[in-house]
This record gives sequence, structure tokens and C-alpha cells, in this order.
Amino acid sequence: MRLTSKGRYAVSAMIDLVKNQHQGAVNLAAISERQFISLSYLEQLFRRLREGGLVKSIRGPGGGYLLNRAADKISVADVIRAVDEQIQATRCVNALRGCHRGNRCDTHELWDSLGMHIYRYLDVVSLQDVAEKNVSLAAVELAPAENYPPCQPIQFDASIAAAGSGERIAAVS
Amino acid sequence: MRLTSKGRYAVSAMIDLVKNQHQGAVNLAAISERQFISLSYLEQLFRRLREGGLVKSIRGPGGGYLLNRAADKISVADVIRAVDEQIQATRCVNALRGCHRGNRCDTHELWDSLGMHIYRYLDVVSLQDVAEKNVSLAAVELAPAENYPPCQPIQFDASIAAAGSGERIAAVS
DNA sequence: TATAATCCCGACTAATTTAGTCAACTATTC
DNA sequence: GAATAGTTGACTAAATTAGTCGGGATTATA
Repeated sequence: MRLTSKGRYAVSAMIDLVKNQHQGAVNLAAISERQFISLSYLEQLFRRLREGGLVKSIRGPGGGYLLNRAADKISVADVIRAVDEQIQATRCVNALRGCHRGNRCDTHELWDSLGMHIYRYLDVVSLQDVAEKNVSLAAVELAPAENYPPCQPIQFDASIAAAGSGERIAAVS
Repeated sequence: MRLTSKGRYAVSAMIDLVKNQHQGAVNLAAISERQFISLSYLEQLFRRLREGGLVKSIRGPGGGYLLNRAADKISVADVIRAVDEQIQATRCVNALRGCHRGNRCDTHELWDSLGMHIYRYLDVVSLQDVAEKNVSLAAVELAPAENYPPCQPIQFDASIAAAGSGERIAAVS
């Protein structure tokens, strides 16, 4: 998962959907107008959202998109993961591979931990929360710290050359 | 603050400094070798670190860099802020400015909150922690949630066009 | 069955950013 | 004064992101 403006566009669009789908399928032209996102770009985003199973489409006149699950069952992380395709990190993935010539780099744990930290936040906040402006740190702090499910990959930016020899490092666990 | 590989390089270099400065100033050539970061690039990074008051330099033979404060008094956030210069976010900064034509966008709080979340993490972890691999989620969760100091700007990536009309939005508070 | 609305898809381009290099200069030690 | 090491600004290359364009497929409705 990466945090880019593409992800933000997608979240905005999905929130628009949450707020407008009660009257049936919402077409992209409408979202485009309300959210000031170009239609072509929305098409690109919704292709991914559909492939990711987050929305379903209805074609033809009167068609559009609907959420595929309830708004409180879709997390912000889900949306971002759907649109920002996962570039498989090539190194530094399994503890001892990559980093500095076979040695786990000193900062590996830091980025790992940060990634998990961000993930835990975005995975807890649902579209419903955002739509209701029910987003606060408190919500996250209440989430159980232990027995938290498998740490998911987070990638902060696109070009993540390791601090070393052009190899790739990412905050990926 | 932005999360890019430049910041990661800087953190790696600083950790190298933490581990090697006990014998006096550490020169960039040495860091370059150990961390596999090009000398020229290190020069660029350390200029900023020096300007940010995180390191001090000693010129001439035997010279190099030293931390300007104790390792447990420098946070990872300090380092990242020093090297990734702040691009002043033009809109969406003061609650009601920017976003969608004067209206605070629906996702504004989300990014605000996420930014603060990340900041709180990176601000708590010191270079000492990282050097000692003393980095865990627990460490953060122990930090006091309330009365936490002013929320600092976080910017996730470089090109953050708002989901709207090319205006700029950032997770900036 | 024609038409229009709407999603679907691939290829392409433009803009921005990041990463990194180069060359020359200044200060300090021996 | 020669070598070491930091200082600085300008420049380049690569990668990524954001966004466009043109055409195609599907379906409702008249």
C-alpha cells in the first residue's frame, strides 16, 4: 500500500458513493462533478475498485456504481490498496534477504514498525467513519493492540532504493 | 514532513553516526562505505542535517560530523523533517480554506488524523531507540495520548493535487 | 432495432519529483 | 603548502504519477 494522491482521490470518490448510493447506482459523471475529479481518471480508479471487489457496476443508461459491501465493512486501507497497485518489493522482505548485502539493515525494524502502525490505523477506519466524520485517534487507540491480524505490506513511496547499492527496501513485512 | 527514501537514507546515515561517533568525528566517506550511499548524496543530506541543527561539522583532516544532541534527544521525525524540505501546502491548511471551493472536504479529517498518527509515532522514536533496535509498537502505545503537543504537518507525497480542480490538499493541520 | 447512456480498456503524454552527479570553493591540520 | 574534508550551487537522469484520448462493449428505452 502506498500513500499517494491517487489513493486520496479514490477515498473521496468512495465517500461520495457512500453518501449518494441510497437512490441507486451512482454514475461517474455525477461523482466527477461533485468531487472535481476528471471522468477519465475516475474510470481508471473505478476499474481497480471493481477488480478489488469494493464496488459493483451496472451498465447501460441509469447505470453506475454501488458499494459491494456495507460502508462500515470497507476500510480506508482497502480502498488505497485497491487503487495503488502493489509493487512487489524485491528485497528486504524476509528479514534477512536484501538490505545490506544479506544483513538486515539497522533501520529495517523502524520502517516495518511504522508501516504496521499506519496500516493499523487505516485498516480500522471505515468509509462509514469517514462519511460521518467519526475519525479520531481515539477510535484507533481503542482497537486491540495485541492479537492484531497479519501485518500488511505498506509502501510509502514509489521509488524506494535501499540506503545501499540501489537495492530496494520497503517498509514491508 | 514527507515519507520518501531521502528520509530513509538520512535516518540510516544518522544511525551510522550514532554507532560510530564514540571515537570522534565521523567523515562522510566512511558513512558512504558502510551505508552504501554515494558521497555526493550524503553531502547533500548532511547540509540539511547541519542546517537543521541535528549535527555539527568539523572541517579539515580528521574532521567529520558529530551529533549535536544526544541520540535519545533526536527523533526520527526530526531527521525526516530536516532533509525533506517542507513544501508549504497552499490550500486546505486552515480548516476552511481550500478543499472544495471553500468547503472542507469530506476526507480532510481523515488525512489530518492520519498525519497526526504518523507524526506521533515518528516523534516518539529516537535515534537511540532505532540503534538499539528498541522499536516496537508498544513503545508508542505507552506514550500519553492526551495532552500531546501541537500536531505537526505531515505530507505523504510530493504531488498532492486535491481531489478537486487542481487545488492542493495535504494532510496538514 | 436504433439510440443514447454508461461502463470498459489500452495506449499514450505531460508534469513533477526524486535521486544522484559534477565541479569548484573554503577551512583546517600537519 | 599539500592533503583532507566539509560547503555550495548547478545540473542531469530516471522514475513515477497524474491525467488524457479514442475507441469498444453493454444495456435500457423509445
